[in-house]
Parts: sequence; C-alpha cells; structure tokens
Amino acid sequence: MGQEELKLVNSIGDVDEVELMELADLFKMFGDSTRIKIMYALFDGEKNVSEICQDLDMNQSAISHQLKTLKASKLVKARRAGKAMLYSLDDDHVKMIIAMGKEHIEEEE
Amino acid sequence: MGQEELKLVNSIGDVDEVELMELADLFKMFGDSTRIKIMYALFDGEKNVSEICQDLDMNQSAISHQLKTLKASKLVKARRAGKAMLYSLDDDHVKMIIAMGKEHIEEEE
DNA sequence: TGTTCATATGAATATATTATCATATATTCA
DNA sequence: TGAATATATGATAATATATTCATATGAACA
Repeated sequence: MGQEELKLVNSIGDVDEVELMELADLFKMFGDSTRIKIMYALFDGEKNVSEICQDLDMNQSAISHQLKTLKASKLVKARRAGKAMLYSLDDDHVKMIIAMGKEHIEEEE
Repeated sequence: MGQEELKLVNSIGDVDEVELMELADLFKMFGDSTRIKIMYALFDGEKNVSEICQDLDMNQSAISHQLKTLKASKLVKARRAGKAMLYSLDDDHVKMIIAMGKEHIEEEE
C-alpha cells in the first residue's frame, strides 16, 4: 500500500450515523450502471450531452436526468459552450473510487 | 498520491460494458445505509448477527437479508461459532473504498 | 424576431429494492 | 429427544429509483 492509502485508511476513525448516510448517498451514484458509464465516458475529458448519449446509446432525457444527480453529488461539473453543455468529472476521487471497485472485482477467483 | 494509487488509476484503462455493470453492482452494496453501517460495524473485527442488530438498532431479519447480499458480493464472510454466526469483512478494499468516499465528502466546502 | 438546435424538466409509468412478518433451519444443552 | 437460542429465508407490502414522453428553456443565427 502507498503511504497516501495508509493515511486514508487510518483516517476513517470515527464516522457518525449522518456521515454514513452521506457515504451511502455518494456510493449510490456509483451504484447505477447508467451513471457509472457516464462517469467512465468522461474519463478522457469533457463531453457534451449528445456525445454522452451516443456513447451510451441512450435517450437524451435519461442522460440529462442522471447528469443532474451526478452534478448534485459534485461528481461532474458543467459549463456552457454555445448551445451545448460540456460535462466533465468534478472530483479527483472518481477515478480512484472506480479503480478500487475494479480491484475488488478482479481479485475474485 | 502513493505509488499504489497511481498504479490503480492508470490501470483503469479499458473497461467494457459488462465490467461497468459489475462495478455498479458492487457500489450498490455501499449505496445503502444499512449495508454501509454493517460494514462499518465490522471495521474492528468480527461480530455476530445479534451484535450487529444492536449496533444498528434494527431487526434481525433485515440484518440477515443484508448480510446475505454483502456475502454474495464477497464483502463480508461468515463462520459459525456454536449457535452464532460470526461475520467479518472479506475484502481489503472495503475500508479503502469507504475512505475514498469520506475524502470526497469532506472535500466539499 | 422567429426558427433551429441542444439541453433541461415535470409528470407518469415501470421497475427495483428494502423492511417486515411469519416461519424454517441449525446448534446447544438439559 | 425436546426445549431454547441464533440465524436464515420466503412472501408480501412499502418505498425508492430510473426511464420515458411531452414540453419548456436557452442559445445561435438567418
């Protein structure tokens, strides 16, 4: 384990009920395949809504609704560029959290 | 970032649709407050079902149902000790994943 | 200005998930 | 063996969540 990782693990310390609820709410964002696909689609950088729709082959309204929840959770951010809205990841930990999950899955025999 | 962390982030590379679905299923486990409380209750080591029920102040059936899903996801494991079943965390990444989420939450202003 | 393109949003439907209740199973011990 | 204790499980009810459809909003440009 890297030092930063050790620090993180040790920092879990005390977590109150409210914080555990907040954590659950956060992880809920990663717990939906549409949302996690959106985040993955943004790994390489910002994309507009239409591009995300194409990537996931899903209808625009569904994507917009999910982008809204992701934004509320501060996992993506948006900026306007003319008619389009450009979305990008808004958190350094998004990739880490997904990587952690991937490690877990790959560990299984 | 520690070296291990960098390695993890870089290892995300290509993830296919199936893998993203598996990831979503995994994070779903963390996305429920009952389940995340159970995992947190097991941070210090194994506990039997009754102890977990007391910790969370929830009825035994609900806890057993959730323990079952956590076990299916290989996040907890169980062993019998007489009449009791002792549950414990079954993954080194559980604490890391929760720590990552905690970092995200604490980062918000 | 008004038409077109891109995105957002509200309401309704469809679906998934969780907790509860009743009961079954497994273990211990008298 | 049979009573007591601990846990698991199936079915149901309660609730939450995601997607769709219709439409609204906002920007660009002729």
